[in-house]
Amino acid sequence: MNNESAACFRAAIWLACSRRHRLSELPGQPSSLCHTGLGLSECHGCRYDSAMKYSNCFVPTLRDVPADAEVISHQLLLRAGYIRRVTSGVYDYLPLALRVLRRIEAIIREEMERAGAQELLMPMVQPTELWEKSGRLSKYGPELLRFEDRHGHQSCLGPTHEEVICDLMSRELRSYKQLPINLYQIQNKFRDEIRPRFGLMRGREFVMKDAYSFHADDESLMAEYRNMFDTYTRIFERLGLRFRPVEADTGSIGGSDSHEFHVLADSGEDLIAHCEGCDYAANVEKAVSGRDAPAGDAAPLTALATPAVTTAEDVAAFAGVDAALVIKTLVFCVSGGDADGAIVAACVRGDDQLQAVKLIHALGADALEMASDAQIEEIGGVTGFVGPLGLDAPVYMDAGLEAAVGMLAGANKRDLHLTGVDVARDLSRAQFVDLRETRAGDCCSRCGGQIALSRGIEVGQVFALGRRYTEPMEVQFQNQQGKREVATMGCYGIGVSRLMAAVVEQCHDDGGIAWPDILAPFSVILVSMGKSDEVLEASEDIYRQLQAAGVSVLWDERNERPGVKFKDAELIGIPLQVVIGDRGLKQGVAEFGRRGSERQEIALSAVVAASMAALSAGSGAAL
RNA sequence: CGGGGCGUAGCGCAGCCUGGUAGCGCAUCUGGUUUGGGACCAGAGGGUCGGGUGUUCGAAUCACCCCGCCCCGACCA
Repeated sequence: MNNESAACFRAAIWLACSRRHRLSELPGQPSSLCHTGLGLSECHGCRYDSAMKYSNCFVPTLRDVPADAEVISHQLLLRAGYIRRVTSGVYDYLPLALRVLRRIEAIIREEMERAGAQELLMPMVQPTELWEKSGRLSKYGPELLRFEDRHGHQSCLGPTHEEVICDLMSRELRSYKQLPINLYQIQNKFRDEIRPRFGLMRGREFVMKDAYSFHADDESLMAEYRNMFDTYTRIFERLGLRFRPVEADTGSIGGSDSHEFHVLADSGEDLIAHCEGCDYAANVEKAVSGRDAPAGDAAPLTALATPAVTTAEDVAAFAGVDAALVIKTLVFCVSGGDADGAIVAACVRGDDQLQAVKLIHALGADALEMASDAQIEEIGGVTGFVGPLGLDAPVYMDAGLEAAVGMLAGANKRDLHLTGVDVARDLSRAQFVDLRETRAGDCCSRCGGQIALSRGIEVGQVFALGRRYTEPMEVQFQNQQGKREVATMGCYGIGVSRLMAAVVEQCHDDGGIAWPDILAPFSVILVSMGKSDEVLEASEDIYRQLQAAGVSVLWDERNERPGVKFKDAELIGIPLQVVIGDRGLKQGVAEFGRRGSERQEIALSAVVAASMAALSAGSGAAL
């Protein structure tokens, strides 16, 4: 061992030994040591062995790709023996997966504690009354898995915990002096998804970190919102992910402000619009952007016979005009909110898509359904020839149409359209709101730059809820003037098990999973080549040294052929490989290298130091 | 829930159309040979053919019903 590596080795031993003390001395302080991935699990009281022999390890790897696994993370997590399906959207987390999950959780805990939040644990079973009280029972609907206990008491499995935490706070909160407070938990959630898919990406049961903050005023709430935003940014940075925070719709949770954190991946289910000129980024459900549309020529209203020509594209082609000069009219039946049951029409340009979430917001509704032919007739329309003029229903038009002239629209008569539609002249009673879905190439509403679209996996979301829950749940406190006041609230979620899948989506190659050092279930895989006593003895020696140094190691001592061992090592994704074989042993060397690159021969005595150096360099943490 | 597809051994599949004793590869077990990138030989175990009903002398195969799974749409961490 040269001087440098010897010093490195001593330092590492010291760190390994002192780790626990340092953490207990500084509760809530993030430990840079844990960035190294060295025995991280111990930091948080997990009792996992940091060293395991492969033959004792339950890692059922598969050579074939299971036929029903669509996305790469689902395939690899199954093949590499991390997860197994129990039933639709419900999985076993096998030992390797649990180790990874615990590492993700450890980072989240550190950053949450550093941000001043406190961990608690709420029940998975919740009384349905709480959901009646918050007014969310009907809104959440069938996602909420409900059941009855033996006494006939209505219960449900918690899909989220706003109700429970508000119930708790409403009992315990008395004074403004107790505020602000941020409480979080890491716990299994259950949402009876209509369509679970993609393995861990959209399960019905999943692990989530959810945090809830309570405040005396909105200023304090927004400060915490910012704090959580920054905390999430740090968490996803530490996890080594390419991600992007984006402005988001608040969905069924409600509230004012919201950002989602998306891991960028082609397999993502969400579309994100982001500006190439500034830092504007938003989910397309919410993104606002402009476009250059061809200008129509002002003209009087004229009927145009369009026999059996119905879609906007076909009508445009038939009339020989740009699709942007056609007004596309869609008719919906509204459910939820004040307009519940109403039939409404929504218009966008023929070459734009309607973004339904935007319309839902404009209506204050819960959901929309395409109107039936009969419903269209009820409001004086004809399916295929619906237009905004003369329709007996509220008409919502995309704001981009407000000044449009010379447009082509359905005439509400069979086989007939109208040309020369002047929106300002003919549709004065329409409501103008942003309804169109942002497209790539649009111009940014902030800086005028170009908008691009990317796919993302939503792994976190922060909400400034305001009093949406605290009001109905009666979370009140006495303010400085001695008056009762309703607290204001934020909530902040991270999909922990989804994150594991998202990491795999981003970190893999043909050989399998390529975990970032800090998340790998083991840092080093020690491969014994051949079964001579010398190889096994030398391997065991290295195994013990790594163990003593606090480097988590998986020792593949199986009597398998080399190909099998390397394939498994790459598949399960252990970042560092140490190979001990008869060949090198004669020279006193082992092979050492990072998964996916060439291994180098190094002295047996240098293996531990090299491992530790590689791990600290790989994580970017100071040692 | 609507539309499409699929259920045959742990995994991947063939057989079904045209009914006649259930097959292949991988995995597993035993013995042997082998050992630097998913070995070889010999042998073995393992399947209510998703379930039910019907048609038939006879059903994995044909018909009907049910269940489950996967993909496309509305939900979301």
